[in-house]
Amino acid sequence: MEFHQLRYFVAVAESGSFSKGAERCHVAQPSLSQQVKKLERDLGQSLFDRLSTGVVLTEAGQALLPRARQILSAINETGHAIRQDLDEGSGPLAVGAIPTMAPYLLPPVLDTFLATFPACDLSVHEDLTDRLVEALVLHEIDLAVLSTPVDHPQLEIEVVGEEQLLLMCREDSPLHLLTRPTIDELRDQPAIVIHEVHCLGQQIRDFCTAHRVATRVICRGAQLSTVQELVDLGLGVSLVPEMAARVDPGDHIRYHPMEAPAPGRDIAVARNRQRSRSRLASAFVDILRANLDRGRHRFEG
Amino acid sequence: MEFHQLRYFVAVAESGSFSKGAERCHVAQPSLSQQVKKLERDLGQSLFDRLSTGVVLTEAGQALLPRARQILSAINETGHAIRQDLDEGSGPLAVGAIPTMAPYLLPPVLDTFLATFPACDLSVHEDLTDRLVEALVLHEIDLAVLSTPVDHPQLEIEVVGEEQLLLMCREDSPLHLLTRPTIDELRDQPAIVIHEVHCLGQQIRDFCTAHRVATRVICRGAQLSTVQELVDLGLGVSLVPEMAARVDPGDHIRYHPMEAPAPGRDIAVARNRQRSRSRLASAFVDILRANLDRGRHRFEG
DNA sequence: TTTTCACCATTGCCATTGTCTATGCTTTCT
DNA sequence: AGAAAGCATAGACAATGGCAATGGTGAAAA
Repeated sequence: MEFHQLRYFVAVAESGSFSKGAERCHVAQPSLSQQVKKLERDLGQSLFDRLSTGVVLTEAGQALLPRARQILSAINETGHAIRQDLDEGSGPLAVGAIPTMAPYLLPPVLDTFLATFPACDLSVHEDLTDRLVEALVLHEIDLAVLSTPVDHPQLEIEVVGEEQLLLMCREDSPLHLLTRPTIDELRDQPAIVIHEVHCLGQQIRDFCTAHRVATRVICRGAQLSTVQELVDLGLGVSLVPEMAARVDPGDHIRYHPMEAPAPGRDIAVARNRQRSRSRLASAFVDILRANLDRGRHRFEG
Repeated sequence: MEFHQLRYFVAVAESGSFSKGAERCHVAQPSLSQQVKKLERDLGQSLFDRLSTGVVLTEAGQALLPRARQILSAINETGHAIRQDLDEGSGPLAVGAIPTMAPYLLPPVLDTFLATFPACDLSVHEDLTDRLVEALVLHEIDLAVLSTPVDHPQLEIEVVGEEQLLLMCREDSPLHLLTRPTIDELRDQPAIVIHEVHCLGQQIRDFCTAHRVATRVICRGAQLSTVQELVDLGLGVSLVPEMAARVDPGDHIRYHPMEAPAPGRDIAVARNRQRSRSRLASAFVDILRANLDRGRHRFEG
């Protein structure tokens, strides 16, 4: 069964004649005779009674007519429908994010995004950098929000923002009066750091190594909220990203920006270099960047 | 957009590769490359991102995929759907009948028919013979229930039964004691006859003419029920078809079969000779004939 | 009745198009 | 670096849809 056969069939049925149907289809009459005959052979059913005055649908023809119309209109609508789907952003979008960013960065972004693209089938995948990279390579996710460095030949990394790491300490810590502490002043402080499976943990370690600061790690947290709770309890001090700094941490907790050379991290988006730019993914990144530019993640100490 | 292009597109999308899709479609890989490319040009949208490891749907491809699947399944189902429609007798059937038969003959037939083919879109057209003939020629109705003679080159007449015309009179008529009156005894009786626009009126007139009986027509009714009401009121006697004889006419009314040569009429079905036998129409005629054979229209005086 | 007309089917030819094999290019894996 | 896998391209060929011409068959017109 072919599309033009259905077209011809409908034209003949609606005009009641092969000749008039041919005229409507802008082809010669024998074409319709041949194609309708093929269709009839294909279906094993006669579709028209050929009379000398014209043609009349058989029962099988009457059964086919509405279905043929439906198929043809579905085909004719397809182009528009696809464009409309693209315009209204329906379709799936899978976003990845690392655990030390997801809970702080994503909520306002997702909010705006879903308000803009209510038809989008959005999914969020929170995972460690390595897993996100793998998922990007396997096309399981469309983009990932993470930090540098990420090095994979298939991936394209775009740094969309940056932030400092803040010294977090209690008021009873000897550091709490230093409004801009230096890295050297952290030496030998009881440190609470996030586990190095997180890139943030690696970044902190590397920063300390680079500045020859041996930290006295007394606790390792698997997630930032735990780290902050431990600082809160007075077990030690920590370096936490601006975006994670609590707006209302209570009276006895302080977040201090550090004196240069200050630790920090990039906020980046990773995409598979080989895949074409999806409108949804681009819009997501735009919203993310707008949020960052507006400083929504900044700590206002 | 062509049918096989959609097939190829779906095959590639589902197998994630042009090569595997070609295998599934039992064609060589370049065919899919070309046809998918045509489809992309036709839609003005790229459908796949070609990677070295395989292909991934673009947003447009993701939008097209479900629609393509739907169209393909609609096409694949079409053959079965038509056969099923034919089997369950869905579809339209337009039946015509003359006014002197319709109200007496059709009710039980329609009852059985609709019970057998609940999906059928049945319509009934009650009209005079001439109009029914015209409607058959114009394919406005599929069959007509009427009486002979009908002579039209395009029509095929099938006599499916016959019936007598009964003498209907009151007990105070001089005829009421004759259990089998002869035609001669009707001479000069005050006669109530149905109008000759009805074939029944013509048949009665012709019968009387053939037997040289001059009737004294005192009333002409436009429909049988009126004729019977007038007889009921004692204005005269009449000849009415068996099927119209009332089962419970009241104490003072009698229906008498007549002595040979007795008047009668055929019960016939007319169809357009050129149209193929529709299953529904044939079933309708079968049910009609079964009802007649069972004598449902007979007068049990 | 005969003629003419309208309509659909058939035939043979042509242009288009879908498919194939062979090949090239790129990326990935060994 | 070489092999392998995957898609694109090119050229040849075959299948197919379309067309013009023609034939056959009823129906309207002369």
